[in-house]
Amino acid sequence: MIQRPRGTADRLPDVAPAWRLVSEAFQRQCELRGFSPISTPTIERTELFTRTTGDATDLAQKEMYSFQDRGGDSLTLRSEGTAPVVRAYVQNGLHNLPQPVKLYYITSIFRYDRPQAGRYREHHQIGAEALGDASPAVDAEVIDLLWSTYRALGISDLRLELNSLGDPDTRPAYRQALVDYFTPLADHLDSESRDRLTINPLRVLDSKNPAVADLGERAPRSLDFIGEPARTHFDALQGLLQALEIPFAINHRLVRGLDYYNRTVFEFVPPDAGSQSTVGGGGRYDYLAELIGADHVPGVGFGSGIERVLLNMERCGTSAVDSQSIEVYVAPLADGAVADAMRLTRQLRHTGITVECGFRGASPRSHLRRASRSQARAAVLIGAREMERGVVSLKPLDGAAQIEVPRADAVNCIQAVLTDES
RNA sequence: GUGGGCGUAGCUCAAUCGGUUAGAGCGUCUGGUUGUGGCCCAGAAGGCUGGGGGUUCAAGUCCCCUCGCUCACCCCA
Repeated sequence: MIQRPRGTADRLPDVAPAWRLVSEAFQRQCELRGFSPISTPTIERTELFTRTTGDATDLAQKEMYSFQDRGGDSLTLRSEGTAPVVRAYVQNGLHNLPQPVKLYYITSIFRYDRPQAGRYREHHQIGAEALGDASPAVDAEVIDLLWSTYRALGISDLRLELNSLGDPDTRPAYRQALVDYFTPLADHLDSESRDRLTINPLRVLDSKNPAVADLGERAPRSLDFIGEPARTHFDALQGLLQALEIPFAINHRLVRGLDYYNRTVFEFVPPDAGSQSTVGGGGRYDYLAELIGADHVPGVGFGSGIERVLLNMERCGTSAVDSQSIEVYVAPLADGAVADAMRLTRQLRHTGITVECGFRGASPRSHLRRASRSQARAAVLIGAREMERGVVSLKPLDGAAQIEVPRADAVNCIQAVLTDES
């Protein structure tokens, strides 16, 4: 049998309430802050991702779903949320709107990787980007948005980790300092880290190999190399987070996996930090627009994996209830009654009642069993006896007595029964 | 890309040392009542034992390959 592609998931109805809870909570927090929804294509030109995330990143090197279309263009399934939004901002001239332009999205992300707990080839992210304003207050608002969303979902124990990578003019010096520090220690590094040392030295810092991580702790710190403007920015951000009473911790080893970040980077991680534990993260990317050939546009944003948010909700005991349920079940007792059953069903739905209609003439027993299982509060029976006399039988399913009502008054009577009970 | 564990009904699981027609619970459908639900009882449907090859008189069981799931590494959300 043809099965779903590896690392993808069918989302069945039983998980819909939890997903709805997440998306509605996030949308609510976005709207409270004046963020507007945006959606971009599932496919983008491959260069959009390679030029922004960085050639040396794992994402660009081995995780992209890329293909050639029939015209010969190389396209890639969205592997990351930020670059497409920046592209859309520039391409659609959103710099003509009052700045910053604040946008959010709920979308799927594709990365070719071995699936495991909390990691998929297609996963979903809630994300937000604020473009066109370099102020640290925007960083704070974006972090506040994500933090508030987690809180609204009952997740209150995530640790916010923070760091600053400075600006491009100070990056080479820091990079060189790391090379100078790690090179004599190369014997103590794993082969992966040795490779990174030449390609992308910053990445050595966030190795999870305990021995390497230990060396990383004593490595030169980004904050000692950043310039005065970045320092001022970072100090201001910390002050704002304190004013907003959002607890955070500085992590000198936090560098993030994508190359386009500058100044602020942050991650939310659970207290029992496993290996792929990051629930959400982001940062500032003031030079991303230039990487795709546009004018300078400062920006800051984040992405957070919905599947991981759900894992953390479960861990914190947040549960979602299914709000929609059938109120009335209409049961045709003979095939000749199906047409009128469907007509009554539509009349009821027209008044806003949630109705399920049995599709075949069958025994009352069979229909009522279905009605019970559907959680309906009342059943309406239409059989030969009812049709002869122009009535329907109305049976509350809580044990109250069954009554016959004129077909013409059926809708009103059913409404009355539903309101009496509630 | 690397390593471990696991694949039997829709779901959770049995099946002795390799030995008859692969079973049970839950779920589904039907009946127990010629027109009355939940509980109870009965019956039915539902399996290429993931797929292919091999060993054997005989394979769900042993061997090889393959696919899938899963956990971890790597990395990310």
